[in-house]
Amino acid sequence: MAAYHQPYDPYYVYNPLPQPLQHFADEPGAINTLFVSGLPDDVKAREIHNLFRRRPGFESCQLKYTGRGDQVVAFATFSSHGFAMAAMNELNGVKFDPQTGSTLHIEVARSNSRRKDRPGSGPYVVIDNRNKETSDDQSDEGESDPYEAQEPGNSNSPKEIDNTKSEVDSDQDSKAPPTSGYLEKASEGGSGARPCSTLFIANLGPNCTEDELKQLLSRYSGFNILKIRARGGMPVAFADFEEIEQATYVMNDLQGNLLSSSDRGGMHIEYARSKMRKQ
DNA sequence: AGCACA
Repeated sequence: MAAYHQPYDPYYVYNPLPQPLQHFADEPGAINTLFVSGLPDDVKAREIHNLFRRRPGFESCQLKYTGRGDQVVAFATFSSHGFAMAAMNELNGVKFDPQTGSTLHIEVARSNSRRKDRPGSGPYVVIDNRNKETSDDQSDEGESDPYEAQEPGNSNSPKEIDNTKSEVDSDQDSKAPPTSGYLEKASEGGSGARPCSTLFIANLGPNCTEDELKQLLSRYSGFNILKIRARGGMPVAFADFEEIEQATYVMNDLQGNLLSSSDRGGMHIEYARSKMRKQ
C-alpha cells in the first residue's frame, strides 16, 4: 500500500520500439543503466551525452575516469530497462571513432546509477578517479562507484554513427588488460611468430561472419578493425589492435575459442606476419 | 595449415 507505486511510465505510451523488452521495465530491480567501454581515453562527457541524448527514454549519463591507466568508462541511465536495452542493441559494437576504428562495447550495468539528475549537476556528470594512486593491482574501484559491468550479453550488429569526434585508442572493462602493463611472454604466439599488433585468425567455419567476430573482438581493449578473407577456401581473419600487448592478450584469451558458427573446433590465432596497413 | 590490404 505504499505510495511508491507508479501507475505508468509516461515514456511507455510513446514507445516506438518493436522490442518486447519494455515489458520488463516495471519490474523491481530492473536495470536501466548501461555500462559503456571501448571509449578513447580523451572522450568527453559531452560526447557521451550526444551519443545517448536522442535515444528514447534517455535520462542521464556519467563519464568516469577509472584511475586505472587512462581508461574511461561511461554509464547511461534510461527511464526503463527496455529503453536501455534498445539503446544498447543500437550502439553496441558501433564505431565510436572512425579515425581509429575504436568500437563501443555496451553492457547492462551491474546496478542502476544513483546519480541521475542531481540538482546542479547538469545533464551529465564526470567522475574522476585519476588522482587516486594506481598501484599495479587490478582491484576494482568499487569503494566509491560500485557500478561495474557484468557478463556481456551482446546482440546486435554494428552501425555507423556520426555525432562524435575523438582520437587515440580504446580502453575498457574488467576483462581487458591494464593499458600497458600486461605481461607478455617471449614464448607466445604459436611457434616462431614474432609479436605483431595484428592477429591472424584461422580455423573459422565456412559460415563465420565478420559481424560475429567483430562483436567478440570489440570487447577487448585496443581493438581496431577486422578483415575477413575467404580466398576461395575457408575464411581467415585479420584483427588489428593498437598495441602488441593488446593483441597478445586477445590471442591468449580467445585461443581455441569456439564460435557459434564453427563446425571445426576452436579458432586458431597467431600473430599476423605483417601489421595491417592503415587505410 | 590456412597470412591480405599496399
